[in-house]
Amino acid sequence: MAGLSANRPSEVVLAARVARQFYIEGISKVDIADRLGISRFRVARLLDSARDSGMVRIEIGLPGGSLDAGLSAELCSAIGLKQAFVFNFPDDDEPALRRSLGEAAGQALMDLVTPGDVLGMSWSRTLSGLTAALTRMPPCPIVQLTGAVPPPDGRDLLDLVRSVARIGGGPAHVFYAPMIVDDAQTAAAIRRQTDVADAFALVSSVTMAMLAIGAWAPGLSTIYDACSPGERDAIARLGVCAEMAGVFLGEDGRPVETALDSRMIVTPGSALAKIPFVIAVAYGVSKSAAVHAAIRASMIHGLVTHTSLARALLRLAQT
Amino acid sequence: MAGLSANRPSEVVLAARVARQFYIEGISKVDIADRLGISRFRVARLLDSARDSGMVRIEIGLPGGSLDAGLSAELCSAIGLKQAFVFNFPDDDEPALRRSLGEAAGQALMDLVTPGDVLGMSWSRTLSGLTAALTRMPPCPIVQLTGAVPPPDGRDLLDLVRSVARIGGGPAHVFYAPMIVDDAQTAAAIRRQTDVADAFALVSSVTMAMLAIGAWAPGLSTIYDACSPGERDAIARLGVCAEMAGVFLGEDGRPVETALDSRMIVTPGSALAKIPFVIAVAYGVSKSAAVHAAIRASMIHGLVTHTSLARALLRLAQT
DNA sequence: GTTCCGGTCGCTCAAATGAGCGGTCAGCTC
DNA sequence: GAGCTGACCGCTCATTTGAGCGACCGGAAC
Repeated sequence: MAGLSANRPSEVVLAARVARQFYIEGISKVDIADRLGISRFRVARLLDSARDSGMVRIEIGLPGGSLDAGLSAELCSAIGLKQAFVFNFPDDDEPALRRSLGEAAGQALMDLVTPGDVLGMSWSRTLSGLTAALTRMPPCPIVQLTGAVPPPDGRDLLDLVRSVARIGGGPAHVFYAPMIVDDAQTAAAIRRQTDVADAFALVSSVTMAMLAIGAWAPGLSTIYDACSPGERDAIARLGVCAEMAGVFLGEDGRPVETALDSRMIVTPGSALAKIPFVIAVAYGVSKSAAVHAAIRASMIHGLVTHTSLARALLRLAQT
Repeated sequence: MAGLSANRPSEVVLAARVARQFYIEGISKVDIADRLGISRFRVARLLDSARDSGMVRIEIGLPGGSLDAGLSAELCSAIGLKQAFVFNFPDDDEPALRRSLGEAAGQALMDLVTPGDVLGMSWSRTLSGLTAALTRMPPCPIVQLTGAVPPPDGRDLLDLVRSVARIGGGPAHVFYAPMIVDDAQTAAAIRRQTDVADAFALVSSVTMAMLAIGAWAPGLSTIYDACSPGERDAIARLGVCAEMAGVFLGEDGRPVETALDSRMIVTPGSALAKIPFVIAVAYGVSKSAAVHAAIRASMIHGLVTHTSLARALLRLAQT
């Protein structure tokens, strides 16, 4: 424990003067020492004690716009994320939040993707708005990672993949198949279709994927909502807490095999886990456990989210 | 102007991560560069831009107690003060403020005085409470700088000088004389008295003085209140704006000679100006111009005051 | 295509800084 | 007074950091 111990007023004020000159006016310790007539070591020790005593408060703040860079950085530090983008969008208006986060995901994608990448994509209501702010893309190949689910507004995964590819000018590898079918045989037959097999063959070369994370609860996962009550329970009993591009994740974040797998047209969990850089979009505090699990298992490497989910993740990370 | 110009989200977040690790976690730039896989120069540039863009906010705060170290340091920087002690005492209760500032002045004195010093003292209502918190003093000689004015509560300058001397165990050089007499002949005769002459002879060896600053207005100066209306106006017409141990200061802070001088038993302004370290006590926004003048002219080197006067001084210094 | 230009990057070298050490001194015990 | 203790100070030396410079890269003008 350094001190400021004597608690002499002049000592305290001197520490404040040193801190002010060093941190705010940007003067070097040597110069401060010279102009105050003390040794540079004393300057350094005064600075130490000023920081230890909490006299100097340093905050990493929101610089502008809605990106909370400080919180993003904190999330990167606290959890093992390579990239985090936390936006301070309000929680109360869900459609607006979804739209904003979709655009934010587009920004993030533009920002992170490089000409050499091969991009994998999945669908979610949030991601369907991704192209709104996507103005520039390198001509990467874009690969559809899962079968499609019929969206309420008509903009489906194929539209998304083709839109992104059109912006960049790269090839779009799409196929026509549903995400879930009624029996395993049909699913197997579909997987053997040329365009489906071609797309899945490309998955191993995908370097970056953009997808959404769902929680295994009503309204928090497209697949959950599409399942029968019996299937929902069966999967929940396996300890599934998250769902990501049709892959189920357990409490520990690792992919879990389920009875549904054979009836789904999706990139297998094992293949998904090998993608070098997976960016996930998620919102809502109720998804915090799901997102946390995926991060812990290194299933995702980047995250686009909003303030309250980010804070919930930090709380989870503290324990 | 550095930038963060690209405004790419990942750039901004990266800057925030770097800032976080450097400022909050205290990691060296080299280490940050290593773990983020970038060059240390990039780290330095990101930090620069983070600071320039206002993303990193550094504040020098109140560490505890009532001493506002940050404001004190700011005052030192903004004006040419060697020492400033700003306390956040409330303005509304004047007697309490006076008592608190008196004790604060005692603290400051204890803090600044060294065994080799010779201490000069003047009187004010604030300073009469100085001994309340004065627990320790080196055995310095204490010299009375002015004649006495009769205080309402009976604790006069001689009491003050003797109290301070008693605490330290040093000699007290006091004399019995009023501050103002009716004619110049009497004043001259008093100045010739042995004990008065002895004390004034010591002034040139005084190394530190503690006194109060008054403004030339009703209720803001003991002397003003003791003058006749005619004298008040005559002195005001000379451009006097401050009064300090019976010495009148002009708008520029330099001592001003007045008709009253020959009738006063005080240390002359020229002698006062030669004291190496003068600590002044003052409170009240209405004294800001007076204090500012004294500081600008280097008539005082230390200041004990409260928040609102300090802020008023900073406003004056900005122009 | 070529050329230019603004911006970014990483290098070198000198200055600034931190870790750790022994010296000094005030206060305390005996 | 002698000796101890702990706090504080300023030194040396290794590391970190900043200033300035040329290289390089992508886009715009020709």
